[in-house]
Amino acid sequence: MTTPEAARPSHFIREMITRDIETNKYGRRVHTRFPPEPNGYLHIGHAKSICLNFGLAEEFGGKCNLRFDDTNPEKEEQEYVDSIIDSVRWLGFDFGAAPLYASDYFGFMYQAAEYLISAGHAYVDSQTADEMRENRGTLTAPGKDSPYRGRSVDENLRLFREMRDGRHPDGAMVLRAKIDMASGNINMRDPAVYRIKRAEHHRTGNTWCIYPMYTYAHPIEDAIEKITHSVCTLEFEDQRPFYDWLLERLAEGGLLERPLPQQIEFARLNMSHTVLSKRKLITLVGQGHVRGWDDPRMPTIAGFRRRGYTPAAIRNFCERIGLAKRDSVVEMALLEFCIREDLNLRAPRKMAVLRPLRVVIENYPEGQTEELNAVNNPEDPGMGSRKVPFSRVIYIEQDDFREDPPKQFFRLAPGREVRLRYAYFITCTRVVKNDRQEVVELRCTYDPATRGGDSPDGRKVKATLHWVSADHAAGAEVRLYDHLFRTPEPGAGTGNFLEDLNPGSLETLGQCYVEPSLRDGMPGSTFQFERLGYFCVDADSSTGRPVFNRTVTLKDTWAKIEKGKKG
RNA sequence: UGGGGAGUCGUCCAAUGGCAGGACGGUAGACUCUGGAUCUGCUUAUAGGGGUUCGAAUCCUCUCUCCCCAGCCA
Repeated sequence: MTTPEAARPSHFIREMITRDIETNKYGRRVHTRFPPEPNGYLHIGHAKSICLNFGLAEEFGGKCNLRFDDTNPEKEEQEYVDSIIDSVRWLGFDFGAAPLYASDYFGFMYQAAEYLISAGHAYVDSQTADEMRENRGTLTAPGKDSPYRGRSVDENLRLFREMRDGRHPDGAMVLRAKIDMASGNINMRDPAVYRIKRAEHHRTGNTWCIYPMYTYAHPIEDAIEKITHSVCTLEFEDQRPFYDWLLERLAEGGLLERPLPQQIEFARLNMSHTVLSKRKLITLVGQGHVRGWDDPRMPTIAGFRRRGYTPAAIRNFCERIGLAKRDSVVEMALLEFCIREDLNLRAPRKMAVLRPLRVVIENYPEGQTEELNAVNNPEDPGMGSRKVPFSRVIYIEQDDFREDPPKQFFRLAPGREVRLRYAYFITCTRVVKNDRQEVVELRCTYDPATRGGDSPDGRKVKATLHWVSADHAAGAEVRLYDHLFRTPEPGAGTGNFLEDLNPGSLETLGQCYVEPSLRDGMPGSTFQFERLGYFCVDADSSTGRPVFNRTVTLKDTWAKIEKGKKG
């Protein structure tokens, strides 16, 4: 399951928390939070943050809040709230009975704003958005004070209340913190903290027509919840001076108690062969490049879940990638390693033939059927065994036969003997072709003495093939997935990530055969199809017609050899 | 040419003045009724220059490169 405590490498946030505990900075408390905006589905990058925040709390005996940062009603929806809750729970984290919402603090935030005005720390600016932008200056040039910067406390208070009361149209004015228009840090050039926005909020409805900005709301949310370590990503680093400035002002005014929360930044997750920006993900869904947010090719939690990934694998991945402040791109191969590692231990083995080749065993009695014993999981004897039916006509994988085998190919070929897993040794005696010279059937003989898969005379075969009995197998659809993008960094070459979409990211096989026990698989259940990979039952399955998603292939040495030859 | 960050194997993360280590990947082999799993070997890195020091990835200094910030988004 999870990495044992002792094996866990430390990182700068763990060290910081340890130090804060030693110095008694927060009365030895550790309280974190995961604060998504409900305007999209969670992805693997969020999983890193979730595992970090909830993991830290768990580790230090503290708490972690799930808090929706719902301060912009134009973009936020209940659908996203639901999916986020679902994803966090699925990953296995507990945030108590109900999540928290920034919108629950709107009243306090408003009062705090009035206080700021009274203390001369905020003013109402009537400039247009364009004027504000112009007067903000540039990265190298300082900004200019707004002509409204000198308004009296009384006028500011009156105007701010009018904003709240809906007396002014959207965009007519904003409340700004009064700090320093010449600061080298643009975030300190009198940032806007409240704007007028007549939009229905998913929770507060039409109670408010002014909404706080993230910059202003977030530190207050943290302080109200008595968060000790407010962990966020690197792009908020420039925001920290304002975070501290605001909380200090409110603490001075007696609106907040010390000790105040502190913001800590880490590098967000980037992964090869996919994209993790909300904008790009929305484009993929919106333009129909995938079937939806939970398409198994999507890097969303919902996508990985449908693909057959387990919470344990994702959590383990989040632990293994480590934590630092430098930009990085983690290889998809590590995630694939994590899911194989987990599933190898727990997925029951089954036999399934994806691209069937008919094999007739000529010396096997017509009409005879026998039940052969098959191990459910060689990694876990406790999972027992099962019976699989065998008969005269079976299917094997097309890839497992070569009429003219290359040197390192040691599967079935004319005249060659191989083992059928858990069954018999068979020898190929004849190849049947159609008009187009394609192999359509194999004629073989079997050795009755090898029942179960071993030869009493000790003779060896170089290959073991999986198979299903033609008369007993169930038909199935199997969806094979590959990387959504064919390049490690989509868009790196052309600037347009869509050009790097992998046209072969989904291959649907409709004529597959699976062993009979798989006929009515429960959606979500996961299996290893021997020699092929891990597969899970998709929700699209119908009675008697299962649909499987390939979660990940098994490591495939032969494929590597073949590819190496061609390349 | 403002402000804030960051540079260590192909990738990700360690080493906090004392043998540059682990994981993934790659590669070679052992083993195997999954060309899976498991086991073993190998491979490759401190951005660059100067300095301090018995000793520098680590401290100082200069340089270079990369990332973020000019929303009434978060």
